[in-house]
Amino acid sequence: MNPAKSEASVAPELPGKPRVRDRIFETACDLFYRQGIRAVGVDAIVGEAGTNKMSFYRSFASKDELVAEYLRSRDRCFWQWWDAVVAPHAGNPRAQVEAIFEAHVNKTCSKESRGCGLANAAVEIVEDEHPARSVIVAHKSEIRRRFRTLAAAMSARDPDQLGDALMLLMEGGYLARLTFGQSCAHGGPVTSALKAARTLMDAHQR
Amino acid sequence: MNPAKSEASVAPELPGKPRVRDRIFETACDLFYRQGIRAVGVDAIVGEAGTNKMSFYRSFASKDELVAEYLRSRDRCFWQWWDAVVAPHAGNPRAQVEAIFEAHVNKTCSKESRGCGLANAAVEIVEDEHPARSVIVAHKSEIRRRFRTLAAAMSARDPDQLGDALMLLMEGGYLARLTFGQSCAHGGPVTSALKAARTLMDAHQR
DNA sequence: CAGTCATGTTACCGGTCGGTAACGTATCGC
DNA sequence: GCGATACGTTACCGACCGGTAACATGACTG
Repeated sequence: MNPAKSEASVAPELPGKPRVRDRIFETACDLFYRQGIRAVGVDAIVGEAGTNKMSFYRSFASKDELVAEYLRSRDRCFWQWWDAVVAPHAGNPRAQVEAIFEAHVNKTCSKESRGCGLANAAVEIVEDEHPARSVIVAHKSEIRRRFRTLAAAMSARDPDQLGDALMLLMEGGYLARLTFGQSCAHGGPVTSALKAARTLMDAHQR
Repeated sequence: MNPAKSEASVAPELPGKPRVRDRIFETACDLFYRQGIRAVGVDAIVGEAGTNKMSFYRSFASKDELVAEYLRSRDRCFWQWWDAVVAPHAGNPRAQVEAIFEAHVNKTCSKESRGCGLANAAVEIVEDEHPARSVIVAHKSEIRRRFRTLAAAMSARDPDQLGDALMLLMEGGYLARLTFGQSCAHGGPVTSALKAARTLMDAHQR
């Protein structure tokens, strides 16, 4: 089960995983995010990755499982991004929230953005038993928890209420990006998120 | 199975359209909203509607065109709902927004809700030339316009900013409903939308 | 009665869906 | 050289995708 023990022989690449699986996975992540999960078939993935279906099913149990892994990957990247944005303002929760929203607006209005991959998956996937569902609710629950924690740390009058409101603003931006396209950049509705967050925090701190 | 035998002789319905087209259309709307657009095939629609594919393509040019019509229908229903909610508070824009958000929270947290069908379509449909896209952006643009108009009518300090913020709150609720399921009802994030809207309006009216 | 119109029936098209079986081969450490 | 591991190739499965052709039926209408 563990092929990587003494790989120091040649080691032209990363230790751990060979090549094909990663190529498939990264291609799949890219396609899933840009075109949607249902819209991208296994054939399209392996075609783009320059391999074949057998190699796919040697690396992944099923497409559904790959989708779940895709979302786990986006979840990790998201929190990496969050922590990096928040770090410079340690100890200042209000500044942290402002930094998050500023970065969120920039990211969401960028040309390549297709909103939140996790949220999009929540729209596309209806089945309760789909392995991706738990990933989605865990991700969004953690976002909620962090916003509430931040709100509490800034001594908001009603931290849970403020935290939820901030979350709604953020999620709303994702949808607005998809409905309005990139026109959300120049004075589009997404750009209002930061100011709205400030206004809400002001009101809860007064 | 077919009770419409006697009433057909009296013609109690519209003289224009017979029956099959409407049956197909209503079935399609129901399935599209509950399961998603890509997840529902033409076969599933005609099967559920108790008819066949030929009758489908005699009534609709293509599935894409049906999807566009489905969204136009939801658009009409939405504004019907909006106008009904707003009507009792004519001349009082602030009360109108509050009524909208109260009704929105109730509707979105209900058991059958799957968020906003238009927004979900924006997630599922990537192609720019899809006949549904224009319906989606028209719908969301009008929501934005109305919120901004309402904000201006209540003499908000920055009406465009407030209007956009209200829109983001609303859209965020749709996504939260999908990610958290019906648990958004009891103290879930969606329920915070009304209070957040009030807080924002307070701040802009002070 | 004849004609028309809406609807149903059956079969079909090429293509794609997720997924699998069987087999071939290149590279590797031992 | 040996076996193991990783990857590629070809072919296939049943099901479904959106969409069409040809034809039959039944009812309402002139």
